[in-house]
Amino acid sequence: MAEYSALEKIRLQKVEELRAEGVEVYPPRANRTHTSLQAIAEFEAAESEGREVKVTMAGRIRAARAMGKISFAHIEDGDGKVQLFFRVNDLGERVEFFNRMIDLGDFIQASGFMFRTKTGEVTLHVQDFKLLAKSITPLPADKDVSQADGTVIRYAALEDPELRARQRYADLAVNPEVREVFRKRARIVKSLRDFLDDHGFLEVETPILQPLYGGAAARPFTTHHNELNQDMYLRISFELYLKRLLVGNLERVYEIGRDFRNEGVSYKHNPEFTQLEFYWAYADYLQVMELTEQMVSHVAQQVAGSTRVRYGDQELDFKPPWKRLELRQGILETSGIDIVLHKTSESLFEALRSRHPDRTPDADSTRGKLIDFLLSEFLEATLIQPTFLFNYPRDISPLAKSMPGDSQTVERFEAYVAGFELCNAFTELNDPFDQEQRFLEMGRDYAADSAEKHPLDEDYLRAMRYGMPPNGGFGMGVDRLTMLLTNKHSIRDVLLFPALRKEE
RNA sequence: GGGCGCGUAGCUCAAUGGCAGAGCAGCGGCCUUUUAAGCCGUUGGUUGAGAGUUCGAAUCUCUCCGCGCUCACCA
Repeated sequence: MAEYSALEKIRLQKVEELRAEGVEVYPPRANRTHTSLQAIAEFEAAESEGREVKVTMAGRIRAARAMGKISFAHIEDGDGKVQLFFRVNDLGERVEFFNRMIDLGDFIQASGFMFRTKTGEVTLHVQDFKLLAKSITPLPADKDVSQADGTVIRYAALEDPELRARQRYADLAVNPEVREVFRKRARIVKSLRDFLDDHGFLEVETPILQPLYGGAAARPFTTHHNELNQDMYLRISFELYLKRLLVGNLERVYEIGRDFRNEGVSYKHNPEFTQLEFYWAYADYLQVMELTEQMVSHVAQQVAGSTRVRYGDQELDFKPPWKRLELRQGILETSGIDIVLHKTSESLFEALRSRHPDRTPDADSTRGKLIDFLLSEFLEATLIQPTFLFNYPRDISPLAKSMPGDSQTVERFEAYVAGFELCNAFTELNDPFDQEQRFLEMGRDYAADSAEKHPLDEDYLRAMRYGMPPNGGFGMGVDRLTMLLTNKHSIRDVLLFPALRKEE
């Protein structure tokens, strides 16, 4: 049972008094006629004609100023804030009732006519009001005041990141800009859907709960189905199911949904995150590259109104074409090491150790892992403007197709923006013999570490043996795209309820 | 998981070994166009939890809990 604070006890007392007076504390219905925005707009249109605008509005009390025989308050609704004006002349003892019984955070409904105060603020002259819902726990912010010119001055705000994330409802209630982030996030997702729908892609849903996991390099969450008496996994990617659909002659498919990875948490990682993947039959990674820059710039244009967006102290420009940089070239420029001169892991490791003795990876890394190390250690942070890195080592890309004439390199790209990976795509491997070989190599390379050991998906190979068209595939972290377009530097700021330790 | 840092009133923060404070919110007054309204008065604390050092601990030490940053992990 909740223990009430002193402030809450005062409000509980008010609830009792209200009930004793016959006031419904949580009535079932409101009957609002106007939002704050509608009321203000209608008044401004009618003002010159001297026409009266009568409205009923509803919202949450965000400020109150009692001045004896009159009172002012601001209520906030989904559209914004509006000032209320109460006067004893009109309301008699109801003004005293308002001052005594209505607290910050309460929801009320107020009816009356719109007017403009001496200081110019469009205000509701209240002729009647009623409580819609009592707030017991005070909202964790004190002052947040709209000026007549529309600017908002904040004198204190809910800032504690833990509280904000744990009690997102309170964060949303007192920090309007947080609501705006999530409105933007919804527009981003809608914009991605619109774009893909317009390009002939079919939105599908594939299993989240899977008997086997695959399609990415990650440890899964494990659960158990009682009736089937078998372990199940939460998916770590959509890839293997979506590509089965290409076997089924669905030529362009995409899914937007949740992935789960049982790994560390950081400013760019949450254990569950929203992924967009699409697969496009008869396309290759270069076509996917073009579609990617079109799609992301389209979303930026739709959501931010421009392909240019502010990110911290940078300005990012998503306008196509994005810079294209071969992975080999990028690594050479930033680390001084040319990976094509080092065909074996031993040779590459030696090159790294002699040139950068202070930044040495594990000695038993594969060549691909060393290249990945070079990328993340030297190159990644330099990639601020949207950049496609392309042509990746085969052994860290087990689902991508090798380049003609270079069996150690695959047709793969990743886009980097603001120093982190935004998306990952390749010409998909559709050769069942090569795929089986890759799975077996993977088993060999990673069997030593049981945590990273991946199961062999026989059904996926069976699907592929029916014949899979050549295709290009794509995956992007929607949370990360949202970070870029909302100028947030932590994934937690774009997740309504980020993963947190259980509260004791 | 490692390293570093933080945790004080509802919120934002002071107090660095010597009486736990301020602003706002709250509560009681005055106040008929305010905009952080103003003025007068006032309540509110297991200083994250526990142990230790000390005459004396918010402050120093240790353990635990939570969060943040960072590193590692992330075919």
